[in-house]
Amino acid sequence: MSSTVQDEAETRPGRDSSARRGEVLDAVLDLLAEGADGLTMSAVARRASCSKETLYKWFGDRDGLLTATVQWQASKVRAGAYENGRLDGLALRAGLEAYAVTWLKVISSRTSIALNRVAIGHAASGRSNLGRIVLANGRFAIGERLKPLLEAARDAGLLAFDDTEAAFRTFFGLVARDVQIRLLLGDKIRMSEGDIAEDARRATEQFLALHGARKSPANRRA
Amino acid sequence: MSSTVQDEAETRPGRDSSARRGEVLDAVLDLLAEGADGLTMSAVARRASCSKETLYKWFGDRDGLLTATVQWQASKVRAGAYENGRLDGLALRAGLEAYAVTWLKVISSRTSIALNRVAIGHAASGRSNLGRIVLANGRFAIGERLKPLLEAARDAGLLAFDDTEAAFRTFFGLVARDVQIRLLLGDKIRMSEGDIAEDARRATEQFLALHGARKSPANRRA
DNA sequence: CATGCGCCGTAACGTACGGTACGGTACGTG
DNA sequence: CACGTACCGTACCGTACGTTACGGCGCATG
Repeated sequence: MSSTVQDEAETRPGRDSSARRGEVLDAVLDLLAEGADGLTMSAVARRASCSKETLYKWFGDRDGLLTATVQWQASKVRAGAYENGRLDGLALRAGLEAYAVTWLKVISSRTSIALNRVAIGHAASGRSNLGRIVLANGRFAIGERLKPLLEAARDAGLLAFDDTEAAFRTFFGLVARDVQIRLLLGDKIRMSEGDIAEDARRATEQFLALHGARKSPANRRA
Repeated sequence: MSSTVQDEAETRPGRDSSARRGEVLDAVLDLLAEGADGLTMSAVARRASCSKETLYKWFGDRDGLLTATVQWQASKVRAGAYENGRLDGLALRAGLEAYAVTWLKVISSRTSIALNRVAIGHAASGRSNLGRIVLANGRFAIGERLKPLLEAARDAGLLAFDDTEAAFRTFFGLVARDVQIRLLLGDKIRMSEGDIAEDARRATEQFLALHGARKSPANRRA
């Protein structure tokens, strides 16, 4: 809904409005991390040292601002896709653990928690598709990035499963468990670097126990 | 915060105010299931055919009403704890599947989704402990109800694990996977009776593959 | 029958916030 | 230098909603 205005700003290459735009969206992320109740248009304008008029000119309305913020944050997170080289058991394990670590770091970050909370609030109100955008850039994005690794491992005879999507969902469940819902509901849970590494290791090991093709013929369907 | 008023109402046994209270809270649940944006104090009063004055007298404020609603809903859900008889592999499998089915039904119900959404919204605002109450009656309640079964199965030599809590969290992850977060974010996902039964069966099988003591010595730590 | 209490329905109040309008300023362009 | 453009800061408007106040009714009690 704010795309027109954005494009118009982008097509004016002489100015650094693109960078300014990022500053504004960073201000939104800051405010969000400090508690979603503080996220008013006036607060954003104050924090970003811009006028409300500019906010509405650039983003259309509040939902447009939030949508742009979600996409802005997603554009920062995109990291490491699987690049296929030779794949052995160790590389597979390392790849899975790396994905698990990345995902756990994301869902336990203040920013992600705050963003998911507002998106959930919007999903409750039916209006706008913020929830869909968050899903597309979170859960589904990581799924699409992990699947190539899973399928390459299956081709290499390291994993056994029928349905890639189902296999990914199993891995997802083993990694995230109850962490995300507890964090969203305000449970104080630490998630230090060490906890994340340990969780990633455990989840990977469990996933390999279920779907690893190594000497274990007990991997039934997905 | 509204408990004083509630107790006062309860101590007046001559009236059916207790039943009336339930009607009011059911009205809140109805409204909630129709979309969280419709949940205003006026709407509740209209739906429940009571005055706003009564709402505030009984529940103190909006948060008190929401808190009472969460507890009211929780009091309806409490179902089937494990009752120990002789436990063999079949009974264990049946018990785990039953828990999985119950939990999947809960998290995919419109009521639970709506309640979790408002609780998450409150957790974002820092105020009140709605999130804690939802967690206590949801995630933690089912954990405490499942643990006796897990430990009885371990005592019977059917399961192997070190940490009961960790074992439960693994089961939780295998059952819920990405379902709850997707539903909260507004993803249209069906979850028919058949899907739920199939998910429960799969999760149970995977859990037994990881922690079953039957002829599988590959169950490392929790 | 008179009294009082609890509750319904509704009007009213205060505030918070999304959205708009406007004056003032800096800057790039003719 | 005159002009237009983009933007900041702020005042303003309308509305939604939580909360309170009030008039009227039904009912239970003495």
